[in-house]
Amino acid sequence: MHRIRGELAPDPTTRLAVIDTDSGFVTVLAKRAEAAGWLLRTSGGAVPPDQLVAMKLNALLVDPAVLGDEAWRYLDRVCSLLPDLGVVVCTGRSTVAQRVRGLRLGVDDWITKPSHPEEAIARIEAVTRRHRRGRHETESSPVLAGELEIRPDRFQAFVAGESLDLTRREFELLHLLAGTQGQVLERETIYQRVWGYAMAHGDRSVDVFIRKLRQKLEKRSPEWEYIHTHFGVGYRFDPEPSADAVPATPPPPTQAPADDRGSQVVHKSFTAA
Amino acid sequence: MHRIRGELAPDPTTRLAVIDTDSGFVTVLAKRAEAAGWLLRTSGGAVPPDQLVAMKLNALLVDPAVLGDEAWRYLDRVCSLLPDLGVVVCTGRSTVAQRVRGLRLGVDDWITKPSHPEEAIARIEAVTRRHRRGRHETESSPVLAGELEIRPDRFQAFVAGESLDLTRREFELLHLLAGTQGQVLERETIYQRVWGYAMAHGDRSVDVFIRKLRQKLEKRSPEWEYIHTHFGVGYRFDPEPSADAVPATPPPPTQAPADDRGSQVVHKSFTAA
DNA sequence: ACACTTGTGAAAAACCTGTAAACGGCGGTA
DNA sequence: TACCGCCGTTTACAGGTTTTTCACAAGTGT
Repeated sequence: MHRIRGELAPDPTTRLAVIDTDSGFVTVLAKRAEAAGWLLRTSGGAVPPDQLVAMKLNALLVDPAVLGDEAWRYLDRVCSLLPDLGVVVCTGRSTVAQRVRGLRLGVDDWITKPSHPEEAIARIEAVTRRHRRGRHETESSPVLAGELEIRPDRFQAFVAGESLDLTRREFELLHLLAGTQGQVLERETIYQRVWGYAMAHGDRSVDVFIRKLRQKLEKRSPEWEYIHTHFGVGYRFDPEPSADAVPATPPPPTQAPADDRGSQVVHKSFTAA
Repeated sequence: MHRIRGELAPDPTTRLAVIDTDSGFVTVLAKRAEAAGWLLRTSGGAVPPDQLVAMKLNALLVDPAVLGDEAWRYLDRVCSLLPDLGVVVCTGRSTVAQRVRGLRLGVDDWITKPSHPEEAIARIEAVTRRHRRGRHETESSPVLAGELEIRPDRFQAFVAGESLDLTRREFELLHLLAGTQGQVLERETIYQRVWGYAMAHGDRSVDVFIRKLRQKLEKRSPEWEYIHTHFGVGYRFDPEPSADAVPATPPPPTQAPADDRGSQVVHKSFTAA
């Protein structure tokens, strides 16, 4: 059996915003971006930095021409407010001095129109790649689901501070599921994304791990059901209080102490990664 | 965390290597680099990747023309071996396809001659900007952890004034771990950040150094456990008094809950002594 | 009832980690 | 130059853990 360390293409969804009015260019770009599985948002004018923050962008492609006089100030503000954002300027003609000024300001790359969309994409990729490396916090924000707290920084899940003792695979499976709450995932998809390569026909690994996960979830969080089976399709993660909960105990109030932080219920509206 | 934008003055740390035969260009570049306080090393031909490692470079500027047929292979090797190195290609003429190929390979920027040295410098700066950002924080201030005192200014750690006699690698490993307390770090990450380049498959150096560290920690601070193993993942630094310590206060077994801050659960399987 | 799917438990195979010891380069010293 | 000690790297192996595989029970939909 072989082991593939470097993942193939589980692109953690690159989020790109484009500020440009050149509809032709933008259209082609959008097509390539879609093909790459990126999330794209375009705008014909300046987008306030706080909106950019809210979008959780990885990269921004901007033509300063559409910004008018405010261009430099805008670039400056964006670059200093969002140091983790990859900023690529794409402009008609420009002087060396302008480019140097931009780059010094915090712009990561500066390309010139007419530019081949493929190259623009590649450069955006290069810029985001570098940024991801720079801040080596790999997706470390905790995810809450039911009584669960999933902590990527520890490769572990907790209920009220108690670890579930997940193995690595179990954790990754849970993390994937929790990240696509509410969606039904086919086995092939799950396998592809957790194991990193295609599932062989007849492989039951996913089922087995689902069972292990359910066991460990049940052990620490018996009142909740997290993983639902969709016959003939796959599995769906959706935390809900179990129907048979509280057989001898009065309903909700006198539940678990819930003393410490952490055990919060989160709605499905929680944004998937 | 403050950001360092296009600083010119306080930058004695940028190390740049240039692989190019265009003496005119190189000369001008050298002048600018010197003015910026960079350390520069130039070469007329390919420099073996392990030499690049030894140089502790921040950035590499290379004209693939001087590499001949090996150019792509070379770029590939360098980029995958040194993911943290900023690589800028500077070439005569090139096609979009070539640039895209290079950028995909891991090259960070691709500029075309004739190029204004000022712009080249600015682009190299832009490429190296990210990586230094997080690194300055704990550089020289002592870190306290458990009974440990980690002093970067001496490349040494102490317990009650007694040195642990760490070698350089041991110290750097410890320093890295202590700087990311609570987080689980994968071996690849550790290797990448302590050794400075990508870990070869099957390399056990990290494990061996962890053992040496544990030995020395145990010797000077037997009552504490610092490094926890996460099976299949890596290691986590988190100082805690060892379970079998405390000769004067035997913990009553009838007490189920751990009174102290709860999220510190350690798997018995990991602490196996 | 039939043809498939999914859940389960246990055994086999693959994989990881701790540990110790050998190896090899480097710098200092006689 | 030859010798020696210090360090970092590599290798080998034992002892555990985890992952995969299997056979069968149980469940689902037509």
